[in-house]
Amino acid sequence: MRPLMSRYDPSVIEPRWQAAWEETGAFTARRDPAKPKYYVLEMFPYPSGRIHMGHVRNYTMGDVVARYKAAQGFSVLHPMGWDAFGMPAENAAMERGGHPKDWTYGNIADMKAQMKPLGLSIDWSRELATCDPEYYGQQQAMFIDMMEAGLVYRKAAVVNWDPVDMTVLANEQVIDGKGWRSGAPVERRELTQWFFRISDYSEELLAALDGLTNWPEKVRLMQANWIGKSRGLQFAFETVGAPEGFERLEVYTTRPDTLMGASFAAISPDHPLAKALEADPEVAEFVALCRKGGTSAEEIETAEKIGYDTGIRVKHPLDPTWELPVWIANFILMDYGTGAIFGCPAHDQRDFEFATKYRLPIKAVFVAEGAEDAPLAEAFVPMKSEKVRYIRGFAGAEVQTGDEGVAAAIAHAEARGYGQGVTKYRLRDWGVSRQRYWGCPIPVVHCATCGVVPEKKENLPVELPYDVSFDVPGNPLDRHPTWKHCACPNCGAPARRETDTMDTFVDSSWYFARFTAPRATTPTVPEEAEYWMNVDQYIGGIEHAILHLLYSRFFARAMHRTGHLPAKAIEPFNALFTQGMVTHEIYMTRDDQGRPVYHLPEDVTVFNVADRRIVVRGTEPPPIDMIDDVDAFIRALADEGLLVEVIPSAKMSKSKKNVVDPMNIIASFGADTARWFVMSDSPPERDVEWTSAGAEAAFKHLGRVWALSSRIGEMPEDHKGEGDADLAKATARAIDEVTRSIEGFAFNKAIATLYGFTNTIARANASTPVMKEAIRTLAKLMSPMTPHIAESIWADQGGAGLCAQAPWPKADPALLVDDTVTLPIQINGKRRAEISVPKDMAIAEVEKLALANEDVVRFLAGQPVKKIIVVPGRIINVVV
RNA sequence: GCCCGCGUGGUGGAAUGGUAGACACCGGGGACUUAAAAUCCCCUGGCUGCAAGGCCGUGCCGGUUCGAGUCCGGCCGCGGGCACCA
Repeated sequence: MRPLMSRYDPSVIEPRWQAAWEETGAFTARRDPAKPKYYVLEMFPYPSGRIHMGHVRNYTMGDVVARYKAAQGFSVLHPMGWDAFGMPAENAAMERGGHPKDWTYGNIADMKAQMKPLGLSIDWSRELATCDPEYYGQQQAMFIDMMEAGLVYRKAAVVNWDPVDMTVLANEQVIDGKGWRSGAPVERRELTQWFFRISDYSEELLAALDGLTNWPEKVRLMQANWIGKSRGLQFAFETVGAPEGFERLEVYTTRPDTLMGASFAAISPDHPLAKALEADPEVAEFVALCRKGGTSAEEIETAEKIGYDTGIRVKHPLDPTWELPVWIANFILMDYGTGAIFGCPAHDQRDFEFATKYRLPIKAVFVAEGAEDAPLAEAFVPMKSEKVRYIRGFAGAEVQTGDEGVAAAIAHAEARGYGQGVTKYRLRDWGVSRQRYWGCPIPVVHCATCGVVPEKKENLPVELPYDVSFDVPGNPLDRHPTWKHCACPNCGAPARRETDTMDTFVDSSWYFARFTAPRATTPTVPEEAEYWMNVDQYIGGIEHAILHLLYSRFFARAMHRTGHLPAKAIEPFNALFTQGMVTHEIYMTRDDQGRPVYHLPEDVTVFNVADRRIVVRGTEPPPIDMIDDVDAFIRALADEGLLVEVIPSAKMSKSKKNVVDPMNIIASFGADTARWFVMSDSPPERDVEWTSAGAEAAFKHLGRVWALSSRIGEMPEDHKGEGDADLAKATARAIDEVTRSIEGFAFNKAIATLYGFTNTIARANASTPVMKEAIRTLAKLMSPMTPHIAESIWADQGGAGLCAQAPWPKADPALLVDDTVTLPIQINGKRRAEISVPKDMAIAEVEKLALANEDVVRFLAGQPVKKIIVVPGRIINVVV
């Protein structure tokens, strides 16, 4: 018996099909030697407790790929886990009490419960959380292996120090140079910290970017710039009047060709020479001033440029009688180059501003070709590939490019022996120490006799103690009464455990490898890693373009070196896709002190009056009849404090309250609607703006598909129509276009095609079997995006087995070719007419037809044709 | 400040250097209905014209090209990252 026509009710069908998939174990990943494997991974979430639309979009994209690849016959691995260590858990403990562990595992349970109804094809048996001792114990084992491989060391590095709370702050916790809780001005302070030697791999990480052809070009560019390879000159100034031991001052410059424009030398406030001079209270005061504020590059580089003339002078290497003053300047970074520079104000904007402020000379070294030496209003910084005329050059031709000038200057320095060409990288070693509780403990022990000793592997994991408190600032591990006291793994004497934990980027730098053997008692298992690695498709936010991805690339190399990954996995992500964000406009009012107050979308009402879009607080619009003066009406709303300011769309964030809860959408419309909407409209790499109208439209469309399927289900078996050939052709074309769109990550185009195909079926007059074939094909093509409704239609229309396990349809190539094409005819580049011609008509024939076209004749009005361009199958352009 | 993107109708967007605006949302008109909702059909970049049509139009200015949303240079605006947010 045929099912009666029923309403589309996702709340009935979605749980039913989810249960069916679970019963058959449809998504459990299995090593199957008979099939090619495909590993698709979305960046795992931080367990905040609530999923948001960005998650829905991210996981739906991965799910579309996973379901599509499974249908193409691949053995698919599609796992999910939790990036579960990090500050928010400690912040929650401080603000609301409770324990980070309980908070985190509670959030994981909540979030998993919210993800399940999305119907994702995830192998949940491989679930892991980075805060599981099972996970971080293996991370500690690798840390020890990396220590033994010489990839780990300790050195002093600066941190944000809150002098009131006596604690280290994250950059995020420094607001306008002040601690977020204490409000005290933050200082930069040095601390001994643990580092990974990522800079040993600078050249390799840079060179290997070329091989990542399935990564977005912009990500590779950002990483290349981050690694920052530069060729320059390193040389030493001879100093005059410097303290003992500072007879020479090493500087590094990428523009040695501008040496004759030098007007000062400058050193970082953290330079050893600056430290040596700190005995002078004036210098100490200046350096202390420089250390105010946080450690972030943004803060340092946007700070006002200040300098202090030390009175020390250096001799110019090309003219020993020429002396330059040595300044301490806050914009010189100790981490880059030698922490000392020479300033050439004419050709560097920062130096220019500095020289202007402190009245230092500004002398041009080169001018634009054809220009004369003249006072500068700003630094002249042409591209190095551009030719310029050197007026104070000392090496190479008078007219040459900047690149040539630099090379000539290096050659000059090397020939005369005053300096040498060196290659430097901007990439710094990776500081992994965090003075916090909720992270992976660094598995080392400090012993009075043996020094710093790794913990024995059989003592791993070094587990976090549960009995900690967050009522005072600082590291709870450090003030725990017993935890840090232990025996030295080497000599057995009483010793002290390291209380620093690891940066959470370490956790996320190898989880993709752990998914291949998530329960193993070693970090990885060779056969599993060999079969499943690499990740074939990695999907995540562009915000991770640099750090997470670069650290993961380094870690994969380190894991290979320590025997935890095969050589083929040193670039762990074969293809990367960076999805855009889900955005929403922001609704804001201000409190009596003028501070912004944000409102959730569900707490405001949007309406239109006389083409003006107005947003007010509350769930009801105010009475709007009889409004003569819209401006007066808006003023009145503002006076009552009802008017809400609309700030343009931005990434959904809790602090701005511009968030839409996916659970509300699923409750109202079902998961398929949410999935369909986030995949439609916007290209996946771009931001998508969430609108309630868009979600309703998606729901309506699924309802139409449902109704269409019901109608076809009721057609008599022997119904004959005239449109069989047309519908078969449309079906083939839909298969072809959807397949190519999914392969190219153009999900929005796949969906546009499916809209069109649905309309075509609805209007078709074809025989019953052809209609059924079309609607079954529609279901299968929709199934990666909307798997539940697809299963229902598949079952109703006689599809075999589960739609989720059915093979992807193939288009009959014969049905994809058209015999005739329509060619637009342009005259001087403007479209004026069109003709329809057989597909393979000879160009000469096409030209003849085009020139004979009556519209063309009319437009030409007898003018002679200079040229005619025929792009076969594309366009005709007549030039007069 | 530095690095990287993006900018197309009222809105989201489509367009291997080759017919700008596919597909959708909103809006308008109509059908059905006692009525409304739902559903279905049609129209919908701007200006102009009775119409056929014409002119303009992809943030702004300039360039390359038979032809530019697309390539190049300069600007403006918005967003991401900047090493302890994840």
